[in-house]
Amino acid sequence: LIYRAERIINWCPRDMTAISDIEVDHSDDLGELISIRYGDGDESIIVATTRAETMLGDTAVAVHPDDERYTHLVGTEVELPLTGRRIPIVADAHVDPSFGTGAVKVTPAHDPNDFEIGRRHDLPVLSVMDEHGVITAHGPFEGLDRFEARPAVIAALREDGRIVKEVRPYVHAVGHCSRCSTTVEPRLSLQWFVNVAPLAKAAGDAVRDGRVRISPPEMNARYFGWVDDMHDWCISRQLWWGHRIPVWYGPDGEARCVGPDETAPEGWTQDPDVLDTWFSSALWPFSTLGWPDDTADLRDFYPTSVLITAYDILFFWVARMMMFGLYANRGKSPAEAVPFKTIALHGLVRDQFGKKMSKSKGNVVDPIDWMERFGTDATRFTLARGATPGSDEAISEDWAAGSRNFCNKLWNATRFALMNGAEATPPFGITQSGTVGEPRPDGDLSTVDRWILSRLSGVIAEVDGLLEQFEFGKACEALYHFAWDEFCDWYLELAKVPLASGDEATADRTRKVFGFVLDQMLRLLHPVMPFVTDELWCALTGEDSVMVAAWPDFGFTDAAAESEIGSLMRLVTEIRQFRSGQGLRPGQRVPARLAGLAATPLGAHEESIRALLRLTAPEDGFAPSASLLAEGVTVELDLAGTVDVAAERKRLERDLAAAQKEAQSMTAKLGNEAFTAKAPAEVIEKSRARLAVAEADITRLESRLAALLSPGGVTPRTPRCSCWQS
RNA sequence: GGGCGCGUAGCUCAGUGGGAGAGCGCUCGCUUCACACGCGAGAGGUCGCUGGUUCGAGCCCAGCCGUGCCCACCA
Repeated sequence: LIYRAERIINWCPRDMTAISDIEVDHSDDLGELISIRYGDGDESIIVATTRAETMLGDTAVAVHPDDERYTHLVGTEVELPLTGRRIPIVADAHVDPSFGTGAVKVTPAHDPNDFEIGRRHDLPVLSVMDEHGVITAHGPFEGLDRFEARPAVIAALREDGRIVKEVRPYVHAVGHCSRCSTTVEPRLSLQWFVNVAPLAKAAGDAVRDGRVRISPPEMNARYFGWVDDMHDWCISRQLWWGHRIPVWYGPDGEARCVGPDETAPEGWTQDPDVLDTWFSSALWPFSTLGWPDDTADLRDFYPTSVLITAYDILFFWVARMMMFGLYANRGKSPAEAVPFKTIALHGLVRDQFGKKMSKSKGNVVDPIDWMERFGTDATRFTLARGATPGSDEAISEDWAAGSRNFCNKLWNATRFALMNGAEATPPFGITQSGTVGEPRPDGDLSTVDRWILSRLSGVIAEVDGLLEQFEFGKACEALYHFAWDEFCDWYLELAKVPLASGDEATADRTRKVFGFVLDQMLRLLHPVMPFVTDELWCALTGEDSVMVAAWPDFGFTDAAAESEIGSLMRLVTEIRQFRSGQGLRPGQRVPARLAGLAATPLGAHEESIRALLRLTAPEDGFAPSASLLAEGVTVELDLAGTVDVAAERKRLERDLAAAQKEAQSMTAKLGNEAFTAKAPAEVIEKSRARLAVAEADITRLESRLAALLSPGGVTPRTPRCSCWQS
């Protein structure tokens, strides 16, 4: 599998080392394309080059075999300027006859394609540059750096006015060392290679036959594109750090690979090169577990379950771990020889310009900086929240600030819980592990309790499913929404009523439900914000660490409770919209009568509704100046005889327009015979239901608008500020 | 040149055939007894363009434009 060969490799003259193809960064650089006449008169041929100095090492000129312009010259020789050497003109299919003059100079020692042409035509390989990029060809150029030699060669060629035909600016791809940006120099070299064909085949098959799953599956194509067309891998590196190549050379130059349990023969010397860093990295899945010894760790933990990494490293690292893992563990069963069972690929974090962040480019966000400014959990949560399988994420400080605010929100919600004596012991009917136990009498838990427990159960199932698919961003979003909008904005406010009720049994039950839901929620959030959840959970429960707490496994669905609280939310929102439109201060108490409430499912929630809306009981002299119908409840408000009619009209007209648009859309749809004939029954039914809701809204809103104008409806009030009128 | 994506609100992005969404930003009102790193109410989008399939398209198909990444080549 390992062999040593002469190859043209990418060489970095600054680092003095070979670099692999994938470590070369190509950029379009401005250079000069120089056309040079080789030979004289009818026998001459013009070639073009951007690297004039390499002509010192030319050993042929090549043309395409079918190129009739040059058929008569193939097999003849021309004189190479400056050197006086005579070089042959050969025919090779690699040459593109449409580029330039269709004739190309051949420098086998300094260009990979030319090296191949040289092999095919048995050309001499003439190296004219050393490992420092300094010209070694005898003559006036010897000792010049490659970049000094280029103009020097051109100047020398110009001394004979017939040789240089043209010099023009030319933008072309130039390889640079990915570490130091030095222009790469193709160089003839003797290096060690891995014959990857059998290894790559095995690595591809493991994914093809399903032993290893790649997530998301769209990345399969990327993986196969690599392993199915892999060229041999140059593993020699001329660096100080790294695993040394375990090859020793004898006095006659013979090479032997010496294993870990062997000793090199006396007098032999070890190859000074080290292995490519990815060779060493490819050993990671098993060398960390004690391989090649048959250790307990190796037996227990190989293969690992999931490898999580970014897709850009699929080739560098993942494919190589696959190749080496399968090879080193080839004695095991096929299913056990793979290094991991699932490869979960996430995207790259990008900078504000959409560019991939990298250490060498320096365009990175320093996580320490964010940790200091926004907090460690906020930094982690921001990254987790943006993680979509296989897709890149742009990060911004605004998101980090939002995550910090979320941490703070959790902190304050827990503070409220502790202030109110929330207990993390599960409420009646729920076992310690968090699973619902025996069915319990409805009377034990209020609708609000059952609603938040049902929602908790729902979010647990949702998060479980999303984590299973490595949808970290969506899992974070679900938790964020549950924690902030449902738990803090609605449940916490609703819990204030029973907590302050003075009824110890009611308050106690609420403390338990509150504590239980918060406990479970903190466990769910722990993977994505570990520190703050641990702090809060320990304060809440008195336990040592949430890290060893069981992952929530709580199943409880109560559709009736969810529907009932949904109705409550709509009612409260409707009245809030009215209050806001009327310019009432949030804290301002308004006497109100909730007519017909008792007849609706919301009858039990009067105290909560009044608390959420700052509505006081009607007293003597109660004179409603506005009445609103929502969720079957007529809310009559005493605004001291004043109502901002214009504001209310605007609000009602806005809602009416929306309802009319909805009704119109549904009517048109249901009137379309093609729709009713072909659409599924449930879609048609849904449209009918939407139409009914819209029509009811229209009736309600129209009567409200009419009432605005009638004497018995509302009384216009004087604008609070009349300056603008004058 | 080959391959894979992406184009949805001011910004960053969810949304794989049937009611256009989130966070931030913006507007208005509020220090309401967990939290102003907050609360409540709002404004804002012919879903890149053009065709096609379908009763119905942000979503499926074709072409085009823009944009990003990977691979190869650039004498």
